[in-house]
Amino acid sequence: MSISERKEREKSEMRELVLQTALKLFIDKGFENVSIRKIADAIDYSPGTIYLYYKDKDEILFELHNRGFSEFYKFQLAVQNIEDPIARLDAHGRAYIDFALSNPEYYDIMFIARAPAKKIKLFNNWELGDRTYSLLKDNVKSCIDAGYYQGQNLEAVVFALWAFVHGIASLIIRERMQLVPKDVLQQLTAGALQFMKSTAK
Amino acid sequence: MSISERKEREKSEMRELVLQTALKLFIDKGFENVSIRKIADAIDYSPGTIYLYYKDKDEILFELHNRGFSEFYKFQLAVQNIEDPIARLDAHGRAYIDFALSNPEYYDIMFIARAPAKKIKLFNNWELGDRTYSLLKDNVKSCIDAGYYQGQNLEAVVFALWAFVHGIASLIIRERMQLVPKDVLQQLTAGALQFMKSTAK
Amino acid sequence: MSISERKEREKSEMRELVLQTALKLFIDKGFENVSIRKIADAIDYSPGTIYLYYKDKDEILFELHNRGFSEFYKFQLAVQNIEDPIARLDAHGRAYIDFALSNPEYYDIMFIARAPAKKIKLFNNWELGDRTYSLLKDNVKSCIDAGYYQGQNLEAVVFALWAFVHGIASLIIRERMQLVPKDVLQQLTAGALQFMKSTAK
Amino acid sequence: MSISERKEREKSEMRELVLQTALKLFIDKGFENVSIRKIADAIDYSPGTIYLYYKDKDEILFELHNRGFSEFYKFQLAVQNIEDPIARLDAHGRAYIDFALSNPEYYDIMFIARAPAKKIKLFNNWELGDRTYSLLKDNVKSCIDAGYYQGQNLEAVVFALWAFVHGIASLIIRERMQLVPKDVLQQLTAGALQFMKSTAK
DNA sequence: CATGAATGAGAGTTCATTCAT
DNA sequence: GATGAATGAACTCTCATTCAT
Repeated sequence: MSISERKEREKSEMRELVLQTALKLFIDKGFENVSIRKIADAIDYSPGTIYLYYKDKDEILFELHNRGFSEFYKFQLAVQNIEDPIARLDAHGRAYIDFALSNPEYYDIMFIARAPAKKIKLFNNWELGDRTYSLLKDNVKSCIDAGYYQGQNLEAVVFALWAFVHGIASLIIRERMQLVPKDVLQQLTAGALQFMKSTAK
Repeated sequence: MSISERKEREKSEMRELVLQTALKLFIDKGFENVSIRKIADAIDYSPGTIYLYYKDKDEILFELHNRGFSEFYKFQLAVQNIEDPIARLDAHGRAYIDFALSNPEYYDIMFIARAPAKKIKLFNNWELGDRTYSLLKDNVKSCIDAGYYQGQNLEAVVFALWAFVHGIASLIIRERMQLVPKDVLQQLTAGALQFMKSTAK
Repeated sequence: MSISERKEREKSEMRELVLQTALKLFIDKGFENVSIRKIADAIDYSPGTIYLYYKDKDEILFELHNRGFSEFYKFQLAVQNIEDPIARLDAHGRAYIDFALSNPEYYDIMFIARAPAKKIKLFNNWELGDRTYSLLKDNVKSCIDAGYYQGQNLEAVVFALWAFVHGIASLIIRERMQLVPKDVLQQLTAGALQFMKSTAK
Repeated sequence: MSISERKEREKSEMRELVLQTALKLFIDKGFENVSIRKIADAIDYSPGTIYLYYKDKDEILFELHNRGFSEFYKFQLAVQNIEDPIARLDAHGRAYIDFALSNPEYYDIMFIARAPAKKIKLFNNWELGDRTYSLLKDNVKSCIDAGYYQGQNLEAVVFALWAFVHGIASLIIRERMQLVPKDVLQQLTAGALQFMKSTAK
């Protein structure tokens, strides 16, 4: 028993290693930089070995994608225990950007990179994205129930807020704010979030 | 003189031809579909010829990027003659998204794709982006001067609004709204823009 | 004794299992589809295990080849009890084609595929083929003894008849009669056999 | 003009070189031995270069296949001027086997190897095979018209004769007559042909 | 000015086989 | 006896780029 358990563990450790290596390559030079060969090289294995752990490249990308959503969800949950709806929604937005900027490679795969895996897979598992979307919707709803966002359409507000945080995250990750010094950028982001918060009422 | 002028013109016509062809390939099947060979094939020239007009692939991408900004700027100017600052700002936002969705390949290169050209070039020419940014800033400033966005920081609002429209555009272009039917998506976008407009005061 | 006997039996059962699995893969998707890995997968063993029972891939192919001849021989024997030599020879020909078309994978390995195993083995075991050849020769001889094929050389007739049925079988198996509808092909084959029978005298 | 002509010639010479090299590899170790890499290696070019002359591997195989039929047809025509129908048919059979044995690689691709190119192509061009088939049919018909093969069905005889010569050719090419000394084999073949000729009446 | 032949590197993937455990 | 991890070589094919002509 213990032997097979160890094997299992080793197997999943290897999968993890492949995954993390792919992620690292991704960070360095983006999507196109991730190749089976490079992953193999980076961990000193032969290309064929990768295929013992993943069916094909898509599967790696897809797992990365799922992993990202999973991490992301946990990250967002951490904020849900705040009582005041506005404070919670505000914290949610900050957490969103926080996650995106501390895990740019995940965020990129999840929300920016061109659909990596075959469509079918994407469709089947977009529920992962939905779960996240629902969280945001619930938070906005709580605000509306508490009297904020009066006269606004729920779906429209949710989409607007998502677009807003995604816009910030993706502009930064894809380096369109390069020329703005880091600290200024932080202030700018904080200011924008602050502004957004103020629009609740 | 006249001869060298003609030469110049021919040269720039050829550059243009290459550019438009690249764009067409881009639109048809996405970024990865653009290869020197395919461009050459499409215009019945040999691959080598491309290099007489462009130093390398990056340069083509970079010029496409500039061209995009140029078109974009013109597009945005069309809206600047609206008198009422709020109406103007609103129209500006709509125009932004309108441009992005009708020229997704330009928008992608400009604001989403990983920096195509070497950093140096980017630095030199990011003024193109600045010009656009200034336009938005002016419009927001007009609104503030007219008594809207009271108590808000100019830069923060500008960044927020930009992030907002960019968020919408990039979520759609990179197909993260795939599962939402087209007409519903249009309503959603309109609703979000409407909401954003309402936050001006 | 009994223990080693059991071991023997188990060993030969496993060899059998591997063989049948190879055959199945063969039938399903043709020659190129047979790989050690796929055989192993299909019977839930690891690739390494196969090598405990067969030295290499060639050996599997070679045994398949032998097995084919063995089956083939039995098949042909079934016809030998027909009294009339011409009727027997005719039935022999039909049986030949019948076997080939109902066991195309065997037939292919036996008579069409490029020598699978090292030549040495082939030499040693071509007696299997000889046994089959003798059967045919005996039948033709009986016909000659009975007054048919007058003035013909025995060996020449035997070779001609073999070539004839092999020609039919291999044209069909290797899909050179693809464009002929199945039922037409059957009539054609029957007609050709009929013609061949008529040449006995 | 002369320049472009020379280029043309060089291009077609290179195509020819690739083709002949493929053919050579084919002879040595059969179908599976033909790879783009090996062709390239053999003529001291890089693999990519092959693709300047042929779209893909299928195209090479397909051209080989066509070339074979073309040569084959010419070969068979050489025999058509014989007046006497029986003599002509007999010569036809000899020519068939002669071609097969002097061009085993062509014959293999044409009539033995598993369909190399995509089915569609095969279908479109099987007319090449038909042309050959018609030739044989005409010859048999002439014999029948001259009073031979009385009471026989034309199609059946044609198929039988084709199967017969193909059987001889393919047994030899795929080395099922290995153990028979060359000269004995030649006598055997001659004998079989002689027998076949004698069956015309 | 333009060609087009050629390359070398790299992509994803599959395979027969080995070997320490 | 069996495993399964790993390899190295092979596969087809595409690409940006160079350079003699």
